[in-house]
Amino acid sequence: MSRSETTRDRLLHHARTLLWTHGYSNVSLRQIAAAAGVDVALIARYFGSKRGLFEATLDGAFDLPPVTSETALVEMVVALFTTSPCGETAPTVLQLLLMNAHDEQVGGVVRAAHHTGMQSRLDRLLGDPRRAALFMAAVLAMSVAEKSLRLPGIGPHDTHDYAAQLRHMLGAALSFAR
Amino acid sequence: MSRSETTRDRLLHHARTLLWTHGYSNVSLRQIAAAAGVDVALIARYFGSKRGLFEATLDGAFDLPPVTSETALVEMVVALFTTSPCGETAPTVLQLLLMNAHDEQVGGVVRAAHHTGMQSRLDRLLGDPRRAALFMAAVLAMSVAEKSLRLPGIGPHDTHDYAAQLRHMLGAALSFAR
DNA sequence: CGGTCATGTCAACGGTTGTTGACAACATTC
DNA sequence: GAATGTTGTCAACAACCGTTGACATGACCG
Repeated sequence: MSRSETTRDRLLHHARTLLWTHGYSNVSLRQIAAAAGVDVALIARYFGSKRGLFEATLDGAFDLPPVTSETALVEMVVALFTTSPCGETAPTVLQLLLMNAHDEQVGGVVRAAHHTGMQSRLDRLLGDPRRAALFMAAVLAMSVAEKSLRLPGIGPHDTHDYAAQLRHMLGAALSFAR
Repeated sequence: MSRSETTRDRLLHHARTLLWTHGYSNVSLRQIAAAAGVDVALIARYFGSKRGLFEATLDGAFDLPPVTSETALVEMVVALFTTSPCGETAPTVLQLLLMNAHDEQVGGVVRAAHHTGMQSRLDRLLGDPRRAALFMAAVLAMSVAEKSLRLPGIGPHDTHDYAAQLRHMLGAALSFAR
């Protein structure tokens, strides 16, 4: 690994953390550079522009772990919710979607990446695009209720009950037009 | 009505339209003032600050039409989705929530207004805060899937199927822990 | 007519943003 | 050891932001 690639990766890591959790428009390049401990101008050198940096964070983000059955799919999503993948405050793909899918500057590329990387596979796995859309809607619903709206009745406060709520909503989505 | 109140209302109208649809941080006071056809400084005079203007748009926004039965509640929400209240491109309360609930500057007041104005009534009507939270999550799910993620399988393209999807998800949320 | 208050405009402020080009420090290669 | 290319810093840019105070315009009232 060349000398520059380590700082490039560090830059990419902090960009993911900040841009995914707070949203594209709410994070400045100077914040990212400061988090990575380098100068702002390095971002322009490595990624061309802010948009280029953001698009670099999308690379392979929506790759779905291979599952074949619907029950395995539900359990995978439940695990994705109730356990943080990197163990700490690292944002998940759902955060990325919630914070950036409706952005006017980068919403298009986010939706495109999600569609080709994740939604199309859901379509194939679940058979019906409407069922796949409803399933994705249910997944996002729990995420937006917890992370964005912060409803008191939802969240990992009671992990057992939380998983039950998740399975309930996901199963409901899958039971549509089966 | 005094002379100033008409322009104050016009300012408030355009502020609602822009801030609710694009999000607090993505709209400048100059855009709002330009849409209303007045100078930027007038906003400071009438509303004090940008935050004051935004809070003024929240006044009574989450007032829930009075319903007593759960089936009536579902039908009201379905109507809220499938027919636009003002007939045109006017944003709904759901747009307001989706675009601003996670904002770092005004997310707090948005969530507070939603809680006191809408969620507490849902809690009372549905009996269980968890059921109410799940119901609200289902409502937001359909909205985020359509407006934010723009999933091909969800949306008012096929109005009949759309209402069926809505009733399915809302009913599923209500069937939790009954 | 003259004074007073509401209504609105104009210009400027300090701050932040993304982006750019010139320059320094370092490693590599001849 | 000198030349070359990489890696990184610094300063500045034009544009935009929310906010402020001074000033023009008009209505209203004595």
